[in-house]
Amino acid sequence: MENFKTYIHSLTEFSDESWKLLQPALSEQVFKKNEFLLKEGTVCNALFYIEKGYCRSFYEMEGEEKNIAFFFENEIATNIESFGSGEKSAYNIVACEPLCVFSLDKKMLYRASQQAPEIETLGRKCIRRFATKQESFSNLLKIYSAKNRLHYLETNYPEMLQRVPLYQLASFLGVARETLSRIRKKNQAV
Amino acid sequence: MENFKTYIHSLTEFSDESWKLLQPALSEQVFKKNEFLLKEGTVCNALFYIEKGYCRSFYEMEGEEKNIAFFFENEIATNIESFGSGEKSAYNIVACEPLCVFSLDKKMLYRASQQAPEIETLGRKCIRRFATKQESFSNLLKIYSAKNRLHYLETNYPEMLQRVPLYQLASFLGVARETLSRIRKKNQAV
DNA sequence: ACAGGCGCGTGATAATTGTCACAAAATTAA
DNA sequence: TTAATTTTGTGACAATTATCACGCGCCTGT
Repeated sequence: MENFKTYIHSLTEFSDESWKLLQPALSEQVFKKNEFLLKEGTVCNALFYIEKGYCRSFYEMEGEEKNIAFFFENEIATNIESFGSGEKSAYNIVACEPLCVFSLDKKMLYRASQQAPEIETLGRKCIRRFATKQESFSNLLKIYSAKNRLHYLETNYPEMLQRVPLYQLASFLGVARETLSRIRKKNQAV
Repeated sequence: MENFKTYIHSLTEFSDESWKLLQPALSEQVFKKNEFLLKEGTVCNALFYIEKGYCRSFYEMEGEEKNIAFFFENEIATNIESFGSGEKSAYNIVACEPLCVFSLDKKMLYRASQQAPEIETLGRKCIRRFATKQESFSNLLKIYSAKNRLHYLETNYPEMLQRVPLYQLASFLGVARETLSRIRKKNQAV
């Protein structure tokens, strides 16, 4: 819980009063490896602050899983589109390790927002930070070659390379598993 | 101005009172073709609601322009990262046609937000919509092949294909200009 | 201990894409 | 209208990547 408090304070001013008002929206949840936080076709009603472990979001297309994001400790995982619009999610979010999160329920969060402007601000900043991360990954794919994408991750998100299996990283980077394996080999040589 | 009002109402409840309070943050701006809304290395201090025309954001890398997004009428253009954090933008935004926007100044917007919760909510929803669009485009690159990316744009964003020159679309889709030209040719045959 | 599955590496070959060069078409400016 | 510039198309070839097939090492559960 302390981590989460620190996370909030890193985003915005937050009084003890606001913290109290936020409590009804907040609940601790535990997921086993491969358990779903969000299933395709259901509505995303929560922001998941990740306390321990990590998870990934992925589409299922023609029997294949296409990974679109990985979320680690001290990050928010959610489907921003579904959460915002109330429409069904087009993809899944699943725990990759035993996962401990603090879940912020949408309805309760909105209620709390109306009681304290700081909570509304918190919500906005959570979303902004989420969006910023999305954007930078989006650009990664546009401006770099497969080789350079891996290099970018190595320097900016080394944790990701250590924790995410290669075959899952591959679809995230938009290349075949074998290709990524070969790129990695070449890079080691240098 | 009416379009902008409609846009706001499509996002959130918004009283005449809030609209009045928003005015100081709001200014109409006109850009010529190829004029910059945001230059690499400067801070993004505004949200640009596009009234007429369109613009694009792009990185400049090794003398080449890498397009990362296109923004059309009734959309918000901005650098969400720079706007949020106050840090320098890593990329440019430039008008692709004569452009008319309503600019929302950051400082004034924050001031207005403190006076009316509806404005804070508006800001949050603007950012959310922006993030949603970013995310869907980000996923586009991960889950589709170059061929299918074009097809996706054809069905979901036909306007983009009509208005954006092919050589600019190419870097946005992450392929060479010549490749896109050939893909397009093949698709016509079918 | 051992069977089965998972994650990774690698060879061979096909398919796709990038690069360079040049020309045609379309648009804009003079 | 003409000239200049921009945008697009295309051929040839190189480079990169995907796909298929297979084997190896390492967990994990029984």
